[in-house]
Amino acid sequence: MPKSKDQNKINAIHKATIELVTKTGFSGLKMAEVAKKSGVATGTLYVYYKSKEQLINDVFVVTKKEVAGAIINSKYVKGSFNETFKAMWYGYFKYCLLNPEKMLFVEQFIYSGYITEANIIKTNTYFEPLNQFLIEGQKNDYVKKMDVALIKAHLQGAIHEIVKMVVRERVKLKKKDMNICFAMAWDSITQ
Amino acid sequence: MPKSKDQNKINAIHKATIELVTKTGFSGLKMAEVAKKSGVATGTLYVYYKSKEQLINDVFVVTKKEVAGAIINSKYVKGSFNETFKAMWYGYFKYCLLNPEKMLFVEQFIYSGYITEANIIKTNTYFEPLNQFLIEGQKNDYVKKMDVALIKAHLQGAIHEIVKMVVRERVKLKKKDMNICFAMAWDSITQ
DNA sequence: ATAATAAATGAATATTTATTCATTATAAAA
DNA sequence: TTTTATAATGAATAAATATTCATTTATTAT
Repeated sequence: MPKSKDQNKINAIHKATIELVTKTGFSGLKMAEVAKKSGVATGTLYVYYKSKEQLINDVFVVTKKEVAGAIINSKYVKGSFNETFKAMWYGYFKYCLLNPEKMLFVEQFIYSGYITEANIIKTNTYFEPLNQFLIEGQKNDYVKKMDVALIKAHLQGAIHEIVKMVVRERVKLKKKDMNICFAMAWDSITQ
Repeated sequence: MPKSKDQNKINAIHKATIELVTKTGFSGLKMAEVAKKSGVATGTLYVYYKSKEQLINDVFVVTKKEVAGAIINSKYVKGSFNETFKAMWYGYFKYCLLNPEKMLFVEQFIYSGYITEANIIKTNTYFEPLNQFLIEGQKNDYVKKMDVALIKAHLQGAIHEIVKMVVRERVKLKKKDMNICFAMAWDSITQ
């Protein structure tokens, strides 16, 4: 590993990795392709990372933190339950629309053999504030009374699938469409 | 290919393929592992299939039809809009709970390089009855007015993610939980 | 400007894995 | 039963791909 990491180079490698994994899956990722796409030599990848597995894990940790941030940051919009929820939902939805590869990368990782138990736990930690927010909403009778993990799964699954469809079919979502998507999310969790 | 296909053998191969792809992705699928898991020799796989790619595609076509059937069959429960929708939703949800590997296999396929344009179109055809049902629901002011593709994505994404969570965390869903999950789905699409 | 150090390179090698095919086992026909 | 045809086998081969390392290029210090 170089003493002073060239952040531009690292960013290029991360970007290439994410884009290629999104297309081909983890086992399909070829180091030669990552190298070509990020504009370095294959050998250079091994200057920065011990192995393909190490590369993938590094990219995961960085990306997962960013993705989680897209939701959690919005929590600190103070307002009514509805306003805060709306800020979080839109925060995440728009993030996914802008960064579908990152969304897909993180999603895939959880079902790949690559993820470690430690990383699963760390990952869950990121979402603790969201759990608290939903539990608070249940106490105040806004939110349906059930395991918040199921609520989160419902919300996340719906957003991801919509974004995947939009990206796959190259549809342009209008503001009105997004509002109805939000209404679906809101109506689904409230009682 | 043997003249009289040994259906037991084919089933074993399909089952092994689905389970392994679910764990390792398409590129991660190893013919030697499929062989071992299905109790045949590697060479035998090439008696039945021209290549790994052919094997995967064959498994996809059979599995996708079965998965689509899990939703569509329930449409012919005649009743109110709510009753029919409930039958379809539970039909698909329960199918996914019982066959998470098949659900995951089909889901992954759509984002793998393996799918062909022809298969995408064929796939969409399977769901035409569901489209019609939702459009009818919109005409009668039951269902939110938006592109039904978005509604389907929302419903499917939510179901898949919940099932994935349940399987991942080995939770046992109680009847009450399932009812609330259905309520989330119903509330999300109705206006 | 020169030397010393660090980083990058990519062709060569090692490893992994799909595919083949000569051989063996099984089933069907005579 | 013997012959013929069909199916299955798995070790050997070919192809694909991760990793190494001797060499080159760039950067920093004197």
